[in-house]
Amino acid sequence: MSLPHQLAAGELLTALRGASCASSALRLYSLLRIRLPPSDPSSFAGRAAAFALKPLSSAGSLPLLSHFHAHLIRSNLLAYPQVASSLLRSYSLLSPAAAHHLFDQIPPATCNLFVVNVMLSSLCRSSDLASARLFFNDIPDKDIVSWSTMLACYFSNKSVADGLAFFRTMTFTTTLAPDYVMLVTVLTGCASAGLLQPFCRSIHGYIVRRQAVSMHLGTSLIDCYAKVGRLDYASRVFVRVPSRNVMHWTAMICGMAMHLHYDEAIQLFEEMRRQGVRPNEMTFTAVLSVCGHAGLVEQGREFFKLMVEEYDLEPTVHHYGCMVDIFAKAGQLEDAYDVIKTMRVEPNIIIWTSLLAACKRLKNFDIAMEVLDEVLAMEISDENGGLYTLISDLYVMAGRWDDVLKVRRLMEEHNVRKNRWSRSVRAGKPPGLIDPAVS
DNA sequence: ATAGGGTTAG
Repeated sequence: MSLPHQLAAGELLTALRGASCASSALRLYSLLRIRLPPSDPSSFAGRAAAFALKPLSSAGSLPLLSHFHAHLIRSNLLAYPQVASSLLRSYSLLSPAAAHHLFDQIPPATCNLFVVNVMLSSLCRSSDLASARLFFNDIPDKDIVSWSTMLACYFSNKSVADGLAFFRTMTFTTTLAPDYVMLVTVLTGCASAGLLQPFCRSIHGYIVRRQAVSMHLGTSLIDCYAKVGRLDYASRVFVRVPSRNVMHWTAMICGMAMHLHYDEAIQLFEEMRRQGVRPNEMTFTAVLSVCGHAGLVEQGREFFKLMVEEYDLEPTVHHYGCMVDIFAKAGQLEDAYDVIKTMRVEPNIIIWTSLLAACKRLKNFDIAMEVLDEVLAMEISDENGGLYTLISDLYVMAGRWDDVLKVRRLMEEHNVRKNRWSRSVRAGKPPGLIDPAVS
């Protein structure tokens, strides 16, 4: 390979790595392929394929991905585990079934731990906990990534106690040491189970002993302590973080808000800005929700304006939701409804619930009746089953008996009562035989 | 060149 040739290929590869959309990635990829000699001693083609697959999966087109897949087979690039795992990951984001199918066809020589871990994370996202666990059990040389993928799967399935027990199993039965990603995962699990405050402390102790406190762990510790009700510990971690970034500030502001310290939350926000830390969209979600809870309508308006005009952030459905809630809580139903009518994103269940709850409280049925058909046409998940009760109450109060019956039927179809019951059973499950003193 | 994690409105 001549030198200029190689340089050009290297530059293309760098550009490909940073490519953000599928079409530019594919263009760069084919340019690069044309310049490569058949021998390709630096396996540029393989690297390029791995890079190109990332923007390809975010394009969300399965036919496009299959097309590239066919190309990879023709050019024998799938033999590289790096390419195979990238392709598998791309498939798993678009079609778990296709990912599973591909995995079965990967030859043993290519199927290294990277590939297997991608398959595990695909199962964790798309399948049930038990199937993921069976797959995990069959992995021969599980590494820290396999364990933390599985651990996160427990937590995302709300099996917190089982997850923490699983974590203990790792510490007892393997020589693997938890790295910071796994510790973040564990702390997230602790945060979702308020009863496990001692466990959160013991993880903190472990982190301090290992001198593993990193920027990420600081955020997770603040969040975890706040969620388990120890705002004092959260603050202590917060003040000790050497260089506080947006995430630390936001986690602390959320913690303050969670514990009803609205003034402190807003003061923290102002202090953060004074120190030159740029708030992000989550920071604004936090302060706007504070305004809703504290009844600060004007303040909320100002924050919203600040976000758009000074920080140039595009409001998301969360921010609009906060604005609806601010107006709804303050009894300004027309303003709340105006936000919904004029916002640039589709309203979701949370937003409607916020508006409808205020309609019920204020016995304002005009707006409620205007929007209910639209709300009922939406996909209401079991988790939001309570919305049916709210809607039914509104119809009762408005004397619309036919509609009451209609909603009752919907509730039966969706098993609203049954699901509530099973949720409470799950929530009431003992947090498990976890001894915080160990690990 | 490839794998796992983090704060978000009712």
